Amino acid sequence: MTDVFAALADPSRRRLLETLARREATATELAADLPVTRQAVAKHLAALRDAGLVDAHRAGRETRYRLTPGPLEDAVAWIGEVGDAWDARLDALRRHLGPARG
Amino acid sequence: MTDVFAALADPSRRRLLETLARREATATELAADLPVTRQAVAKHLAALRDAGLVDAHRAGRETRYRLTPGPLEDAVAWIGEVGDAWDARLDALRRHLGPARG
DNA sequence: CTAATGTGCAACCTTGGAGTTGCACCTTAT
DNA sequence: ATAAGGTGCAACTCCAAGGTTGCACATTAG
Repeated sequence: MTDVFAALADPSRRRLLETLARREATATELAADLPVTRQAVAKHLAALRDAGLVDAHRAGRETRYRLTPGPLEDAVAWIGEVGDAWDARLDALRRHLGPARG
Repeated sequence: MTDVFAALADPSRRRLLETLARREATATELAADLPVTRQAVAKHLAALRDAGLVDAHRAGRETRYRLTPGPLEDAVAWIGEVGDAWDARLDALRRHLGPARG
């Protein structure tokens, strides 16, 4: 959970995810679209991999990265729980004020 | 967007949000539930405030913090876009394989 | 074999995050 | 007026994140 949100907290990593959602790519290809070196992209991909958001498989001399969006559902679920608790509290406040005003 | 995900990336801050979703509280009250000092909590609350996730209003000698979950919707929306792009790619792959196998 | 392309790993630098302590200020109770 | 509770601000430490360069290893093209 922490790893997932931490992964999403970086603009470069979000761009990588946006790209990988549309097509597989290698670290070198991805670096061409970003103002950083290929090694920096490799580090980002490692972070995404640790968060379970990306999967790497080697094909010949290149390593292709693919999105694995499963953990994103967990993130949305956590946010949803906070939102539900908030909504429940609002409902309780409305009930406390009385049904006539709710 | 970066600020929102960065705010969610810290376990202490997620706990603060979970608590604030259920009830308003002061920095001192919130610090009682966490293994850190009141000043550390104040810093976290400042981060949450910068991300637009929390609102502070002073009442007498204490400052009460309240959840403002608006930015959470933006976060969910971003995740949703990535998920949609991913789903679209999967659909395109299925179509490419042919309707008979899809 | 040799050159070129794609990777991976390690060292290094710099900056910011998370936490602490210390202190000064404001507000309320006695 | 004075003490106590609640804040806010600043300085300091520690460590990890993001980025870089340099180099060694694997794989394909000539």
